[in-house]
Amino acid sequence: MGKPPTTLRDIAKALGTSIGSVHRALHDNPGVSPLTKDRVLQMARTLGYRPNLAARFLSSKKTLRISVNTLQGTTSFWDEVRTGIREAATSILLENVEIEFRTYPGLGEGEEEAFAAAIDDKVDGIITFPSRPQVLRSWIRRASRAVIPVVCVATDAPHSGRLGIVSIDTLASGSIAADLMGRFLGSQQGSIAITLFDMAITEHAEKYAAFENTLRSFYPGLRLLKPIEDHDVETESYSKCRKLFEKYPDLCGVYVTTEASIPVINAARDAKLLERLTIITTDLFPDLVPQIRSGAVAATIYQRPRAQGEIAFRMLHEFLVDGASRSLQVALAPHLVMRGNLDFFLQRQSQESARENKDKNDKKGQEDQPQGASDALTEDFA
Amino acid sequence: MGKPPTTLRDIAKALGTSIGSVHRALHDNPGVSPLTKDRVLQMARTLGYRPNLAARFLSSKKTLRISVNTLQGTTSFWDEVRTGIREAATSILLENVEIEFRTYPGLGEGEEEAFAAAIDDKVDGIITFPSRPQVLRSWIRRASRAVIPVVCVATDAPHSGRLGIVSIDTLASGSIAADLMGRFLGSQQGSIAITLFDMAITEHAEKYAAFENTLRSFYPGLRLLKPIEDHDVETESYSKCRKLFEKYPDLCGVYVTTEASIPVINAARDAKLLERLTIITTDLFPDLVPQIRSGAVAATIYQRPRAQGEIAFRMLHEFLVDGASRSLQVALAPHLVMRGNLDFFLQRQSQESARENKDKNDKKGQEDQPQGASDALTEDFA
DNA sequence: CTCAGTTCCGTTAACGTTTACGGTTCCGGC
DNA sequence: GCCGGAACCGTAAACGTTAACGGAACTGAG
Repeated sequence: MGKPPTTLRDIAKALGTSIGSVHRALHDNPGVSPLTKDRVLQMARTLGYRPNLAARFLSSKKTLRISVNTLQGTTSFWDEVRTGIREAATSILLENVEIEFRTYPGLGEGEEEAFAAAIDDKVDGIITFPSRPQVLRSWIRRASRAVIPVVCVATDAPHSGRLGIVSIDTLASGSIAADLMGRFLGSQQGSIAITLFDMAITEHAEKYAAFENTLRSFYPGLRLLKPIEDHDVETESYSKCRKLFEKYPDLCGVYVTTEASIPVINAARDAKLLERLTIITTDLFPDLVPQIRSGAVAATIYQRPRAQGEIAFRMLHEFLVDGASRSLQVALAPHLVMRGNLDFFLQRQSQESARENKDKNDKKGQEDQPQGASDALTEDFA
Repeated sequence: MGKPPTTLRDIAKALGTSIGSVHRALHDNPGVSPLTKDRVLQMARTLGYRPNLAARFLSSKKTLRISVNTLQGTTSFWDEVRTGIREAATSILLENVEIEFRTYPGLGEGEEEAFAAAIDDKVDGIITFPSRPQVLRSWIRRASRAVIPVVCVATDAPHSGRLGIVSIDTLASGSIAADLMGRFLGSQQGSIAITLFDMAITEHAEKYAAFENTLRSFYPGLRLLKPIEDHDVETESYSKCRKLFEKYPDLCGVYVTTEASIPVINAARDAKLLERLTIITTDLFPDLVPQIRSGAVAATIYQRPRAQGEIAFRMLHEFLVDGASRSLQVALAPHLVMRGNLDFFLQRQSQESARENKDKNDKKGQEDQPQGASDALTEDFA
């Protein structure tokens, strides 16, 4: 139990060498012979040396700089991600982290430039949303070569050498959507449509597969149509939906896996189908709220942007500080939002932004002593 | 931006006094005159002093001891809570925390003794599940008087002076259950039953209210019956259900808010009602799995025990270290588990326990250097 | 006045790591 | 033999806080 932890000095004493050499050996700094380096490494292992982070932080004054490359807030999704990151950063005990936000205007626009800027700036780590994974791949490789770990949020960049990835579990999302769809439709039979950004994105293909699989296993009366790819273009989404609605009169449900749910709803309304369709969407943003409240959208699958941001930050930070993270692939369970619990999520968001503002106005004068209770209410932390 | 933070020495110099006095003043230790104490406090505020935690941890070698008082694992719920706490504790950078688990065998059995033991042992903080809130209230008060902060998990102990509470949001749980029930039943009309532990428990009363409210607002064709109180006694649950089933032949749905879902299912099966009933349960444990897979249970509301543990720990730790937590009431959004995404949750749990075992077997010999990638897969962190 | 006791305050040694600086020693080249 | 440089190594000063010690100033009792 309460053994005093071994220190550099312990290793040095055990080896009859000096604390400086031990330090150099452990960090493979130059100026230490291969022999003593081996002996130090060996001894460190047998003594079970673990560096004292407090001492390390105290001594070395350098602060970690991490770059957060994300899309500008088309919806609130990326704002929430950034908030999560900020939150996680301030809740770190030893605040030696500095976050630089680099946002780019559109899918694929300015993404590479932001990444290049981060590398040039020699940040210690990068959190990024690879809107075009195949394009970003070589950039991530480049970062790896510069020993800059990269964590992807929301979308993976496979085979890029990225350190880690945090996203919503696609299997869980697609499956629960299918299961809900089937249950909602009861004994109804007919076709189901699904819209997604592009089958080339791993996450979307997986969601489609999971949806298809669950639907087929449990609800054989429902027939899944070929996916509609909207490429995040509203007009494309709208017109493709209109065409689809005409072509399949037995359509009874739509699952929108992207944020482009509004054009789908509009198309359904214009085709006078809104009543007959069971619509399940993705994410939660202001325009969607009335649609959920009115029942036009039966349920939406919330991708927990804030939690994604928090966890991405923790993952990166843990790696930078400890040298290793415990989990480098995090797949979050999505939340389900319906009329009934909609208020819970809205309240959470508004409350969050309220606290943000309060923080900004605070004169950041802080006292050392306990300050009694704070007045926080409810919060969905993660 | 990059102003060097103010230190004790800065305050001392600015005041022409010594670092020792400043320290005493800030911690209202004896041995400092009221005058200088005021001046120090004033100056600390104007200079925006924030203590350097790294230096603090390095200097004072004392480790925080926190007691975790929970129910023995009747189901896996409390095991998961404890796992969450352990996880959060080890992911803290400066590992100066020592956790003492005190488990008691049953609801109300040994609960007070465990609490008393924790206080006698002079722990620095307590995380507890108040199975009998009204009984524990005075104990929590006593802890407060001994300046031991207490965080409640899963169930609140109102008006007890506890530091904080983390639980599942009852409104979100009850509402989503009602909303699902309504959607699942489609155009069906009939009565809905709800079982709970005891209306005297705040959380359960709230869940009931939320369920009732959502059902009434959106699904007026469904009639909610008076709640069945099972007091966590299986036979009580079973017999009450059987009686209920006979009395209300138009029953079409049951919402089980407690873990005692198996007797309800058995009662339904024995009454030959299983096919006709839409059952929504709470939590996820081995016995429930086949029921979900077979479709007997339409959905279950997962209360995220691991996340509750993690957050409770973070809350307490932040308070002990910082003197204040940012949020003292955390209400988590529940997860929804159905046939489709069941595997996701099962996989998560098994994986978790696999890692636990691996950790135990590790010879905790650790290296300072980065160690490349770990092989973690998916994880629902929180 | 002296002495003990108090109250306040300054000084200083830790804590474990990083980093810079000064010593060795050893080598090849003049 | 001396010098320059390299390669290795020890020492010591930071980093900001805590905690213990000792001294000064002041009290009141003898």
